[in-house]
Formats: sequence, C-alpha cells, structure tokens
Amino acid sequence: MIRRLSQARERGIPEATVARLPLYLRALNGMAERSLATVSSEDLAVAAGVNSAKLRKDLSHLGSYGTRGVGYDVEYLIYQISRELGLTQDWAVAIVGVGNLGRALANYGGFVSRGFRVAALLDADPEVVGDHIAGLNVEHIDGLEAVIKRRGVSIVVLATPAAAAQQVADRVIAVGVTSILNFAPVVLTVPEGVDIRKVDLSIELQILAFHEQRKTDRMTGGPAMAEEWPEAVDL
Amino acid sequence: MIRRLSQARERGIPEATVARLPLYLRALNGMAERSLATVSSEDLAVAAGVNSAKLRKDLSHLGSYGTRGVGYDVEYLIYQISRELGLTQDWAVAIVGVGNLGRALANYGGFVSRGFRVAALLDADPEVVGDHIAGLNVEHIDGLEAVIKRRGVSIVVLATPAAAAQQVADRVIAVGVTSILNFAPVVLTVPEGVDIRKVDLSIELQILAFHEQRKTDRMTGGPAMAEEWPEAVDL
DNA sequence: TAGATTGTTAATCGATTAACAATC
DNA sequence: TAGATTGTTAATCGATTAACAATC
Repeated sequence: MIRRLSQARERGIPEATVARLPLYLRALNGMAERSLATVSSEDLAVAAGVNSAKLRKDLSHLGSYGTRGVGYDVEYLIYQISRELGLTQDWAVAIVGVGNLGRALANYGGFVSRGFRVAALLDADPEVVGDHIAGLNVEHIDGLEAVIKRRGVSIVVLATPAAAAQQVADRVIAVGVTSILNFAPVVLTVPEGVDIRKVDLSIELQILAFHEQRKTDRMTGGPAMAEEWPEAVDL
Repeated sequence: MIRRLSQARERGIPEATVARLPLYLRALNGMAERSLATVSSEDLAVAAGVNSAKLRKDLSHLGSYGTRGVGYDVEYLIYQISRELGLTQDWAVAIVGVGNLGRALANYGGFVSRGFRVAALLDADPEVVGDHIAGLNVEHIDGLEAVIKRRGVSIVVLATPAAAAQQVADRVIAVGVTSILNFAPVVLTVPEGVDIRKVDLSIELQILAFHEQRKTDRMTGGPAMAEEWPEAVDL
C-alpha cells in the first residue's frame, strides 16, 4: 500500500492533473463552508466543471483517499490536495511593476487566501515608489535582489511593461528565483529549471474571437468566397 | 489544391493549435517591425518559444502558406493568421466590474491593438458609475442589456466579484452573447454553445507553488516521513 | 545543380473516457 | 445482503515530435 502511494508520488503527477487540482480545491472549500462532510466524485466533478471519471483518475494520482460506496471526506481531501500543491506552507510573493495590473494583483484577495503572502511591491517609477497599496510600501526596483533574499521570496509576479520583463526576470533568476508568473506580453528566455507561467489577456481574447468568428460563419454559411486568397497563391 | 485548403478549414483547427496562433502572430509582428521580409519555421519557432515541427504542423492546418527552401513571407503569414483568428474584423468588448482589475483591463493596451475595442465599462457601484477610465464613461449595470445590443458587443469580460459573475453571465447570455472571458474565481454554468475562457490568478500561483515545492523537495531529499499520513489511513 | 526548408507521414506520447471489478 | 461509489483497466482520442520526401 505504501509502495503504491510512493510510486505515484515518484512517477510524478501529470501536468493536466496538477492544473485541475486547484479547481477541485476551490469546489471542496465551498463544500466545507456549507458543512458537507463527504462528497461523491460525481458531485465534486459537477462542482468543478469536469467529468467524474477524470476527477477520479486525477485523485488516484495522489493516492487512495476515497471510500468505496461513500465518497471522499471533504476536509481530508482538502488537506491532501493542499499538501500536494504545497499550500500547507507559506509562499512569499513579490510583485514587480505597480501599474494598474500590479495594483489589481496586490489587492486581489485570492492571493492571500491560500498560502501566498505578498511580501514586496517594486517599481522603477519614482512617482509610484513610496505609495501604500494593500498595506504595503512600494519599493524601488534597485532593491530587488536585496528584498528577494531578505524576505525569502520564492515566486515573482511580473506586471511590468513588456520591454522590462526579460531584464527583471534575469535579475530575479540570478538571485535564485525559479518560479515566475508573467503578465507581460513577451516570451521570456530562461535557463532550464526555471518555471514560467504566462497569463496573456490579449491571447485569451484572440482565442475567443476565433470561436466567435466560427459561430458567425456558421450562421452566414461560411466566409464569403471573395474573402479567400486567390488560388494561385494558395498553390 | 482548393480542395485541400477547404478540407483543412472544414475539419476545424485543433484547439492546441488555435491557442498558439496568437503567439506566432506576436512573434511575426515583432519581425515585421524589424522589417524582416521572410522567416523560416526554425526562426519563428524560436521566437515563439515552440519547436519548429510543431510550428509547421500548426501552420499546415491553415493552408500551405510557406515556400520550400525559402520560408514564410512575414506580412502574408500575419494576414493569414489574423484572418483565421478573426482579427481582421473589429470586436466590441464590454468590461463588467470596474474594480482594480477592470481598470487594469480597460487601460491594457494589448486589448485595443488587435481588433478589439472596449465599447463599454459597467459597474453596480454608484461610487464608480460616472468615472472616466481610458476615455470611457463607466455606466450602471442596469443598462447592461441595452448597451450590449446597441453597441453590438459580442465579447464580455467579467471582472466582477465572484458572487456576481454567474448572474451577469446569465444576463449577457440572455441577450445573445456567446463569448465570455471570466476573471471571477467561480465555475460558471452556461448553456451549450457559449464559450467561456477563464483566467484565474490564484490557480496560476498554485500551479507554480506545486513545482516550487517539488524543487525544494528534491534538494532536501523528499518530504520528511513525518509529513506522510499514517499508513492505516492511506489503506 | 546544390542547398535550404517546407509540408506530411508515421511513430510516440500523454490525456480522456466508459466501463466495471473491487469493496465499502 | 443490496446499493453505492471508488480506483483501475483498457480503449480511444488528440497532441507532439522526428524524419524525410517534395520542391523551391
């Protein structure tokens, strides 16, 4: 039994599964608030917006935490998923770039709620340095390395202009940061072993536009032939 | 030839490919700015951060737009990808919820740059209604349906509190909106045919934390055994 | 023609899903 | 025991990748 658990741990959890664990966690927290003691894979799957076979498969990568015929203990599963995600410890986060987006992130409640603590806000603009946002003092980017080391920052959020992002990334990586959440619309070049996650608002919109266009096409019977490129060019 | 192009079009483009087209587009725009006339799949792949076989496979779903031995014409490929994504037309976007995040989105330059136009900002808070943000007047949420119809809004961005998101979604769907970009940390329930994309800051952080923990574990030789759940429970 | 590079094939890999034996 | 529900199997599906024939 221990053997199987350890194997699952060692083999690693599929990326697709990792990306869904936070969804399950959120759904479970909602259930805990409503004082539900146990939940079936079917109910939890509906709450998280996935199919129940996938949910059970995902959870099976963590271990056998359910009871056949009964379901999953809500609190226990919350604990196991939290632990797997590393949320039972406290992560110090620095937000670099305190423009509109940086401010929004600093004030975002969901950050603090689950193991994350905004430990620093940094900006290059003297106009912004010294502002108080979400109970924090905005510091000058010159102190970036010192702040990261002194406060044990392990995750950096980049909310800088595109032009500054790579340079800031290089600096934080140089002092040992290996986890970056990038909001700047650039492809960052980083050494192996550094994890980058990217949130790109304009890309999300473009993907929506693609599907929206498809729907419109379908209603009007496809794109007009005049819009097609001349055949010779396609050849 | 036309046959093959049409088939590719009709069969649909894989979701994974659609999600990468905006990356290629951004890389190509950078090259156009630097006045590059043609680009090889290898160079474009590097700029977009993918492998070149994947890039060629992705582009092959759109048609045969390259020249063997030469590469791709930058401007021509920009045009083809833009058209495929539906960016050659203008999309009116409404942002609902003008808190920190809504403001950040309204001011986000990348929105406007590529075929998207913020056509309305709406909020429920009388304190916020009437504010001028990014050249727009914040309107009261009561006028939501009228604004959407009158201005031809086809994409709605939800930046409301979690508690309000479903209700706003229901209202915009009722007046025909089928594309929603959701920043609120809730799973929305929507009818078939409505496309939801979700951006969740806290989930991105949790995924980073998972990997960060793994790295730390590796350095310390795995999680301490004391942290494991008692064996009987695992059984 | 020789060199370069695409577009496609086919192998591989990973994710999803339905179905059901195990078992509470 | 009968009913419920997990955890796992195996089939299927879709995405990735290396390799290379086609062809500029």
